[in-house]
Amino acid sequence: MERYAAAGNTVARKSFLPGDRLIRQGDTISHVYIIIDGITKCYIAEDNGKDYIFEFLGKGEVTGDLEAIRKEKCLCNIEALTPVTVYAIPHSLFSSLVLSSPEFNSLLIHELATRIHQTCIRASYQQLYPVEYALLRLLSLDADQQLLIPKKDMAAYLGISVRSFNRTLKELREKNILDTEGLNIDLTKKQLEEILRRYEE
Amino acid sequence: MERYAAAGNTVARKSFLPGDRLIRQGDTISHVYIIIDGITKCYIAEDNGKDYIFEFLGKGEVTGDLEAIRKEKCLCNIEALTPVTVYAIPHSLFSSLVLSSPEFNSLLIHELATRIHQTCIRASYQQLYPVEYALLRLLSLDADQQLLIPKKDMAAYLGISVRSFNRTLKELREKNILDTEGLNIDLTKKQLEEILRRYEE
DNA sequence: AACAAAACGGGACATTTGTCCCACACCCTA
DNA sequence: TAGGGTGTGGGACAAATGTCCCGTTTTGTT
Repeated sequence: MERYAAAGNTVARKSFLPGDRLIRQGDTISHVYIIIDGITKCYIAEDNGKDYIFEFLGKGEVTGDLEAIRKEKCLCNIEALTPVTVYAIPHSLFSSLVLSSPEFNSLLIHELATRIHQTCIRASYQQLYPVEYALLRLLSLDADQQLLIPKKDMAAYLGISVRSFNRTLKELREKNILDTEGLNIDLTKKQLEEILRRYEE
Repeated sequence: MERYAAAGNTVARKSFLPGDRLIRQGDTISHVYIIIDGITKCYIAEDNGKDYIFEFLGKGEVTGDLEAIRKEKCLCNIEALTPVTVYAIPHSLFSSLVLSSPEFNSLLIHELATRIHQTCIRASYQQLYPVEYALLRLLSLDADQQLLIPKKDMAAYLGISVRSFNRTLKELREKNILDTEGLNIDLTKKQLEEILRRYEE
């Protein structure tokens, strides 16, 4: 990517500490970010004081692209949960890549389509299945990251209160689905699939 | 668009009656649709028998594009609520337009970005505000279309049962926010905004 | 080590939402 | 005109979730 630097559009590397915000909801930004390392949470803060977390972004994932495309204020906050390093790509460079590079263009379109796909699937099952189901799906995603994500954030991801989150954990432990301590699923993959299937009545 | 027909990729016009499905979840399709007229509902049917409606698509809106991009099975069902006519664009034509026409390419990217934006905003407020709030936002969207959308579909859009939907309507009527008969909001725009603001405490 | 701040866990109660059920109105079609 | 299907409206109760609150544990800082 260095060759683009000659145009005056340099790709910078930036670092953030846990709690820092890469992007603030409502701000106008001038860069698209690609995460080199670390975990961030992407969330909307509603006026009633509650947060809704869309996704946890990690290595290789992109953010700020919607704003570059729509030239609007930031839709959501991006906050570092762990130390994070990113590439910061100026909008001007991003735009010229979209126009001049068919590969980049195609990558972008696929990335957007995939995000719609995933957002739709999640919105659907979070509305139509009990919390327990959504929680199990979250916990089965990535055991490593869970240690790094505070419970209040997991609850915000599920759209529920921390109290409900704890309550559900307790119930799952009583059913011997979860580890007594920690958040590990105490089942094989097949057993888990069987349990998830059961919610379909 | 006629000039593209010469390539053997013809844009056909199709019609559907209420209840017909333009697209079936899980099917493999070969066309992208643009709605010329009519109203459709776009929904996922979960294995537990419940439906989640993402959006009601009307005149000028596009569907089937995700599947054309991702080359996967259909994410959701598209069903006609009123008589519907569409243009059916073969995937081959769609792809070549994306590659060869910068205008078309840009339109597509913006359309995808806007859909993500809207999906995120809706998922957030549906999770974080009471049903009453989401219901008011739905009703304030388009008074004309509401007459054509059955209540079970409005409930599915809000992710709640018909019982809850009716209950909430009743409460809004008792608060003199809704029309005694029908689903009309009995307020000026400013009054409505004031009411919505109140949910922010 | 000492303290403050934040995260965690859960009891008690209120509120919201779903489920089950029945009744009525409307629209078809035989 | 009778009967079935579907949409509508709501009562009664059960289940899920939120709010408020308090005590404990962990973490980070001086």
